[in-house]
Amino acid sequence: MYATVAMQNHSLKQIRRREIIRAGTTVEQMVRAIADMIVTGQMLPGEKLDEVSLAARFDVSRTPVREALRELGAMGLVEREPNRSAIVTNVSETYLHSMFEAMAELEAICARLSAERMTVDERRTMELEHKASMRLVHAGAEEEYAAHNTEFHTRLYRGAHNDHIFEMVTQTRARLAPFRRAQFRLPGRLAKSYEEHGRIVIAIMRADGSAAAQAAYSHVEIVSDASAVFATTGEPGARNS
Amino acid sequence: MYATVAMQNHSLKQIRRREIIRAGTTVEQMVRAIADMIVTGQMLPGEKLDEVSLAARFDVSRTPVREALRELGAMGLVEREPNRSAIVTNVSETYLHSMFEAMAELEAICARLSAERMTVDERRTMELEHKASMRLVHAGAEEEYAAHNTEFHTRLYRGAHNDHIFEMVTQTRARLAPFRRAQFRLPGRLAKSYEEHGRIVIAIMRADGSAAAQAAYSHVEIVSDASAVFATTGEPGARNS
DNA sequence: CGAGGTGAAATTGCATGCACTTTTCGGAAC
DNA sequence: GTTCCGAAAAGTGCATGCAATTTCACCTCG
Repeated sequence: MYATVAMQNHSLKQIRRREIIRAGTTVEQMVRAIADMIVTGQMLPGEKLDEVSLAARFDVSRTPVREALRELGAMGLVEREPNRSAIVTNVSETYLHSMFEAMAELEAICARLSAERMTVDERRTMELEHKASMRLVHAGAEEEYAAHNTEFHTRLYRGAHNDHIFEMVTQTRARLAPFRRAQFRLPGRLAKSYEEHGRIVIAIMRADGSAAAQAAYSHVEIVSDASAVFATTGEPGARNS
Repeated sequence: MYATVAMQNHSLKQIRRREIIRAGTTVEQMVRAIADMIVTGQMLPGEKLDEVSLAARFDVSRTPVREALRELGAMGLVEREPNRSAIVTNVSETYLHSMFEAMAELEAICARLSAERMTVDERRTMELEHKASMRLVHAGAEEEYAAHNTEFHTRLYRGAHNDHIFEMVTQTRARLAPFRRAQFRLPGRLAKSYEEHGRIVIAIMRADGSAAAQAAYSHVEIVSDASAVFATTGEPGARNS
């Protein structure tokens, strides 16, 4: 009877998938994997994400792939239109600008709240980590400094002690990531970043909210300028024009 | 042959669905419908959204329902855990507080940017609409004033001329909606709201960014206080504790 | 040689079905 | 009466398959 055959086949596939994709809940895992590819630049804005290829790649059926793509769409990392392949989000220059501006405002808020609310421990850790990063600047270790930079900003966001703001700023940062890739390749950017971080740290240590906010705002503004040049790849203005 | 029967059945269902659910792309439509039910309070925080019932209700299969729920999850309107029914998001009191604080900060930003950037038309419209709403206050028209209130705030968000901030503030507002339901039922709240709006409008007309920001911030703060009492229904602290 | 049109291949949208997990409920033990 | 247990019921997770749309190559016509 055909039902039996279908069942056996089904079970085999099930087992095979379980062996290969380990640990975690399939769709969640795919979301993270794809998001990571986008954020780290392994996939560029405008690139197609067709369901069949992804399904093959992760050795699952199209159903979970579709759910993952929908979630990524809601996160703003991919664009979806009916009966079209999903593509890595490619924002217009004006929308990109609005994201950078939003980022600056959000970082300013985080810096101000951090200056007001960070615990003694948080302040101390931030200062220590910052000072430790000077070594990376002198060594010109771009990769390592980029990692330190991410951590520094995450500390800043956490220090605000506001979970919703943390979510917003994290999500915005993720959406911005594809457009500020080679940030620290620009000559002298490392030292400048370090110096700007320093201003934020000092203001936070002094619990000077408005100084911290101002320092954070201009820090992002400068990154924005440095990154603007990396936009306008692929067809421009495709979304959120 | 069984294949034929299956095909006919399939086609019938297809046609029936098309007749009943009109206009739009199924999943998108469900997302909007369900989001609306949550935001308008037809579904309360903690309420279960099981896939089978929803599928029956919309006369579709579970597949699009699942996609809709995933999207709503990403939007923060529903909570999903593996092998559990989705439920309308029920945030902890501290997370609710963080959303209100974030809302205040975002509105403050929008007010400041609006004061700086609104076109002459936008300013004029805002002022006119505001003055027109006085009638609703005197009449005690809660429903109508609530609608006016929504529009007033939307104008404020648009006036900032920043699409990404607009998205963030809109989304936050939607997530907050279930928790500030009966806002204008509180005695005297209508008149107070009108007065606070007035302060914002005046600051914007004067292009006084910091005054507008301050007025907007305290406006939200007061709403927050008025709404706090409506939280803590259902089991508290279920999420984002 | 380019513009437009046509059919096949590729791809998405959704329905259906099986496996597995959670929930519920009846009954036995205490 | 309450607690604990087990089986049935309900519900979710994912695979598979058909219909419909889009894409693309190829051909015809100007």
